[in-house]
Amino acid sequence: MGKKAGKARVAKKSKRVKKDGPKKPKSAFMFYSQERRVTLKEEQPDLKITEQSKVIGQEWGKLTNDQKAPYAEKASQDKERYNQEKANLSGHAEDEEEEEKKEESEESDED
DNA sequence: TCCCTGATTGTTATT
DNA sequence: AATAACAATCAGGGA
Repeated sequence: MGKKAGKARVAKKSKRVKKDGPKKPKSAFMFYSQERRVTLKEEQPDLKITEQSKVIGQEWGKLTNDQKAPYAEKASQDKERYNQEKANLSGHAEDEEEEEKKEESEESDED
């Protein structure tokens, strides 16, 4: 562990993370974080966000591929979501001569 | 009031 | 190939 692990995390100069527009797809780690943050909050509600990240990061490293599998799958789905979003953006630039909009309203008797 | 920072890893985009 | 920036989260601090 003391080893530099040969990978000195490239110190990010600035971390500006607040952008508008198409958001990047969430990675498996992100999905794991969302679920873990909730449960972890129940167990240790006093943990700060940054501390949760540390704990989650350590546990994530212990997870096996099988454990990450379900999360990776979600990531794949989100990837497609992003992929379509991108395609949608491109498609939007094209002149849409045919636009089919279908509105299906079900009858709701609730009044 | 609004924007940025911290801490994690993974993915995307850019060069 | 390698590097920069950003994805969720949330509370606090600065302008």
